[in-house]
Amino acid sequence: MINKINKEIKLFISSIDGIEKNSVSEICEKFKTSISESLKNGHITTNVCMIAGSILKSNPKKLATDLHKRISDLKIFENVDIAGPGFINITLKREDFLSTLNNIYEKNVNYGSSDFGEGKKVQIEFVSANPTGPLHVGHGRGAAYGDALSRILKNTGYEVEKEYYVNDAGRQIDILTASVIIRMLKKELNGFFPQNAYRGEYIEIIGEKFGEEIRFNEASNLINNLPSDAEDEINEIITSLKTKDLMIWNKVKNHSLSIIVELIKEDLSNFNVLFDEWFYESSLGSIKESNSEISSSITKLSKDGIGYKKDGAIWLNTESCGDDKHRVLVRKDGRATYFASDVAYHKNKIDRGFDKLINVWGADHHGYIKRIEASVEALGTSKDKLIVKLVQFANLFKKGKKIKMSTRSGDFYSLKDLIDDIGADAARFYYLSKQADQHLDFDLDLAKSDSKENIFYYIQYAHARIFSIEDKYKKTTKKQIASKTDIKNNSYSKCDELIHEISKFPNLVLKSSNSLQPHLIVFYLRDLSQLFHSFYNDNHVLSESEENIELIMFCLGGVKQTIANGLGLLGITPMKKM
RNA sequence: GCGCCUGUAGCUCAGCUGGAUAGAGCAACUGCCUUCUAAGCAGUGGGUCAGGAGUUCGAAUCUCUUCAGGCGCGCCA
Repeated sequence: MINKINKEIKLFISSIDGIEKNSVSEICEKFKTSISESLKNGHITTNVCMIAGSILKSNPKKLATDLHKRISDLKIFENVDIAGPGFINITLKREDFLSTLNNIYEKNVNYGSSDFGEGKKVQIEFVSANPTGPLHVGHGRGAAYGDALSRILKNTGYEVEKEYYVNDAGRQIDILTASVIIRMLKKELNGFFPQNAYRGEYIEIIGEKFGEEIRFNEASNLINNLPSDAEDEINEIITSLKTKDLMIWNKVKNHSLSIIVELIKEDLSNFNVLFDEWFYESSLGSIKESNSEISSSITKLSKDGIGYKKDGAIWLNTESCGDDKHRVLVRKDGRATYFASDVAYHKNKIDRGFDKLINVWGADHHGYIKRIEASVEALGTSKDKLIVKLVQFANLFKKGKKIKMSTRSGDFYSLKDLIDDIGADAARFYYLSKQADQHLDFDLDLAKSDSKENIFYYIQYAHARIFSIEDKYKKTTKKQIASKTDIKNNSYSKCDELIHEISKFPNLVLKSSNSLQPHLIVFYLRDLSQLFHSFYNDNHVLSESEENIELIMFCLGGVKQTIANGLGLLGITPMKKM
């Protein structure tokens, strides 16, 4: 219907006296015809006259009068109005308005989906937490966001691949390995533990597998004359452990890594997040092998003159994207930086042929965006292909007190704790209830409370209530809910607002997809639920006339479907009973 | 110092590709359960959209600027 109206509007614009071609296309690009915010403004509304008025420097109201006549003359609408500064508000014929419901029933679980993305390939890389311990609640937010985003993008016609980048090659893994070994040597070392090592309970569990294998002659030498600086201390321990027995080192390292990756996979799976790909940093190879991916990406950049040698190190000129200084790829001692791996990793992603790459990063990495964009450009791809979405930290509050977390100290509230505490669905919901790039205060007591302030249950309650009415309806009338009913001329209007609201859903999903903002769906569902609860209180459905009940059940079925589909996009299962 | 983000009701936040009277919830006060789930509904009060300037028929939304808060600025990862 909106397409039909837009066609007429475009004809109208082109027919304006003396209009230039440029203006026509400018107006057509800018104006919006959409489902009205509220029924007060009809079913469909357009701002085209105001846009045209501003571009043509003419009076919007005058344009509105002409357009109004033209649309009225089509005689396919119940009513056409001019309102405010020049809006055209259109009221559909009853039959057309109610046909929205049929549309929902036909599309069912697919109501809200579209093929807008035209099958373009999108890769979303998210979580990618260092494999040095279980996920904490900060990672949970990225997980919920990335996963919801991928569901929304899939739903709007993109082909989506979810990937986790495992940093298994860096210093963090060395610290992890050292932590495990030192923990196993607890007795020999009289309980000594380096300041910067990981302390969590899981460290001990990982090490237990080795038992007697981890024994060194004169182990106590390890801790003699250690530097007092925490960083230097752990470095020295790593070096001497590797020197003492590289085989044990590698064995412990590989084992620890695989245990922790499994741990992370389990946490994510309990959170309903499944990745398509697990990409290991180590697969990019070493800088020492000339044909490894990491080496060849540096070679490519050097050939292009963007990478260059200076002071014994290899640098990348990243100023093309407004980075404030050049960045080192290879240190003067020959070791690659983390940035070099990342450049090689992004080259690998680009070579895999995605149309769009989305990186979901913690907000503390925002200083890193420009240099990675610059590297993508340097590799010969437009930086517009890469979108970095930042996810801010989430602060957790319990009984009004902030919960602290730190992987290193081992004393933290993990994602698993959160899921055990309030459930995966409620946790996902609250993570998604605010724009990802803004600070989130997550109140655990609220998430468990049974008040209206707890929006998660408020929405679920609406779904459950409809489920329960349907149940009762089927039992008392022995009828099934009509799969399609003849409601063309039913004049019962108390569900109109509900029908109007659910008709907004497909466009909302699209908006959420285009702006990469799952939280829009959360707020939409809250509004829809509020309309439903209000209707529910004012109207006793099952004591209506038979004809009206049929329409109401049909409409509520649509509401239920819309809530279920919306929750589905967030990765949340709707409740049938509460 | 430079860069990014934020500032909307007492509190927590929506609204930001400019559009109709700036919206919710909580808190305060009033009502509604012999009827489909009261984890609900209806109502009242509460606003310099941080301040200032600009662009526009129209600004919470765009631009500039001031103030306040958060974060990031390694040959760390």
